[in-house]
Amino acid sequence: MKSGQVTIKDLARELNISAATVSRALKDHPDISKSTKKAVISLAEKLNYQPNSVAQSLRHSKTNTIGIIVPEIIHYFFSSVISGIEDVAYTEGYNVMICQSNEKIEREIANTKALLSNRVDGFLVSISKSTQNFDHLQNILNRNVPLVFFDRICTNINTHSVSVEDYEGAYKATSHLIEIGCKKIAHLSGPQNLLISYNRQKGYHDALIQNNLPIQDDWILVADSLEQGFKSAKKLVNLPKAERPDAIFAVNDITAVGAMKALKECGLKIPEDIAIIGFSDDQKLAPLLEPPLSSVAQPGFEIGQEAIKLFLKEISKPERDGVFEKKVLKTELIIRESTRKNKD
Amino acid sequence: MKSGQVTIKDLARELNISAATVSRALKDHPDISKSTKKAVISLAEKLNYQPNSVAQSLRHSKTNTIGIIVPEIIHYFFSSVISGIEDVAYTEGYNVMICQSNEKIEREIANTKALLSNRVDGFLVSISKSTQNFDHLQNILNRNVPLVFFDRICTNINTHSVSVEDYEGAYKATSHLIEIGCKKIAHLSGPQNLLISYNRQKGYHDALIQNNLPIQDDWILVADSLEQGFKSAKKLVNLPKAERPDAIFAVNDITAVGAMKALKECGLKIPEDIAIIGFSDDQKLAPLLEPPLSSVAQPGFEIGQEAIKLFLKEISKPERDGVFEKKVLKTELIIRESTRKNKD
DNA sequence: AGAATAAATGCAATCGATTACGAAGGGTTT
DNA sequence: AAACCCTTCGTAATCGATTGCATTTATTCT
Repeated sequence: MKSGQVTIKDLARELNISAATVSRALKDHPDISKSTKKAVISLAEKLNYQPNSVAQSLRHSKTNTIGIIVPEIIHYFFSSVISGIEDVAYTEGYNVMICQSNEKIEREIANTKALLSNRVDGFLVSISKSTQNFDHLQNILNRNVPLVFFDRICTNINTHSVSVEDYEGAYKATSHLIEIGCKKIAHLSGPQNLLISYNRQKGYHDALIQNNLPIQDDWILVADSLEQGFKSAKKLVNLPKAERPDAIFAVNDITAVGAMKALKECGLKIPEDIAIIGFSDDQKLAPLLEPPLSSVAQPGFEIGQEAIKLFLKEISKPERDGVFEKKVLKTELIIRESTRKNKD
Repeated sequence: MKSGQVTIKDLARELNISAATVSRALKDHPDISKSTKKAVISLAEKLNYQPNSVAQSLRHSKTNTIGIIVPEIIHYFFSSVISGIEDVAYTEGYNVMICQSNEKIEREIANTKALLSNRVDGFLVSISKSTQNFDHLQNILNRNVPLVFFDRICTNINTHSVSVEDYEGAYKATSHLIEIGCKKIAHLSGPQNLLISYNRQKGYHDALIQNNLPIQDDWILVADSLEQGFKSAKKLVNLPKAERPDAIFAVNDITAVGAMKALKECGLKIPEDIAIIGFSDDQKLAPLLEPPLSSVAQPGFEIGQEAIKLFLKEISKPERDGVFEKKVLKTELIIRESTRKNKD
């Protein structure tokens, strides 16, 4: 009691029985008599006894804690995923330790080390933009700790993953732009080392090819922030009239917002002059813009749920068998005013 | 090594020395010879030894983990706060366990229990809307565990807190509306049991009184979501012409957005017909709206930093002395188009 | 009654790291 | 040579909970 927290020993001393008996009484072990159980339980309640999870974790080599590493919580998408994870974790009796890499690999490495040290039972990770070396992640698996990637998965490492149909989503978005009559479609692409960027760009690319539309290198710009979206859109607008795109497919919503801002500033009308579509469908943003932004919805909450479910399934196996599941969730094209031309 | 994790015993066995010596060698204890230290450290590096924090926590009765309870991570404000906490936690060698109450007291109680069981070194809490009983929070203090409230603080419990000048912020916002010529100012208020709602409403109230403007009961509606903001604004618009407000001060940005949506739908111009201002200044929202929304900025990141700093200061005390600090941070009036009338 | 069985509880080791205390070995002092 | 010291390391207890095994006591059987 000195530290303010009641222990099993305190209960034992008070009742003049051994700690072992208290432990067994608390978990309703059949060896213990009813009267003893009653006494123990009532004293435990009286003193508001809370078992020390740290000791239990040590004893069982199981912490009931999951480590999460995300680039930044602040993004709607990642906090949705975290909510999804927490939702399942809560009902399954798990706690979560959340770390942010802030898009820096050094921080990601430090986070990995800290979580390993804390003996989390598993990792749910979305890698940072700057993660090009994967030793720290491989290290997790080498220690026999389950690892599930979500969204920004890492193909160099063979493990579970949950992602969305980035290629198909991008293909749908681009096709949609084509259907509403756009012929000169630009793409604001994400960090080139991320698979999601690659896939989205490929979906865009293939949709154009399939529709016999031109691929033009200066219509493909790397931009994945509001500021970069703004700058890139300015560049696009300043192209010679004939080369100016009539639509933009942005790798995510915030980049689309930056582009929209630039377009408006240039006096261009959305979608009449230039249509625009994003990716992710940030619920707290896309529908509230002027005009409301079309986007490809990613089920963030569900991604989180699936990720932790894969983890739970993995630890329920008698041993690591090296069989990994790669879940790919569907995206949904959300059409709003930013791609709704009058003629439709 | 069976579990995949190297322990101090593994190192000891390999080097034919005792675990105690390994432990001391790793922490550069003066009793250990240079040669032994070298051998231990090199083997530790070779086997990629990571100390088991669980064991260390048990030994030292200190987990180096902080428990955070927030209503919902998904809100920009709370994720900012969490980022601020994490920022300091990271440099100070702390990990964070984040729990969401989802605005439900039952969940908040369960979170408290789980974090106590995990023996977190301290709590940083922002209470839920439905928290009217505070036993679970008092219980934290009874166990001698430091507790810091932030934003949604709880006056029934005497402990550290970090909040912002809600009253002053609301007063400034309302005064600003008056300055731009509004005379019939409505208020969309938050949950009545939260202090922040009360203070914001009081700031609004006092600003009106001070300027000899009428307080009208049907101009004060409880609403703190997009949907409720929408509905409430509709009600305001449908008031008899003479009673229709010419400005709205909303308890937060998302409510303001709902109201804006309603106003636009009714064909009213912002700010010409009705000016509107929010609270919090959600960076990912307010500046991107049409028109950009004026708001009272709350420094979320800084709130987080201050909260954890109060915790760190508390645990650096030789013992709990019952002296508590109540930090109140400044807000800043951010004026954008939604309250910028032409005549100005 | 003596033996066998069942019921209830305690002992001691364990998880991994730490640390007070003690001990061995080499060297120095008087 | 006896007494002492310093360096270096090991022993054992500890943190709190758990659990295989042993022990005690009560009960039943033959």
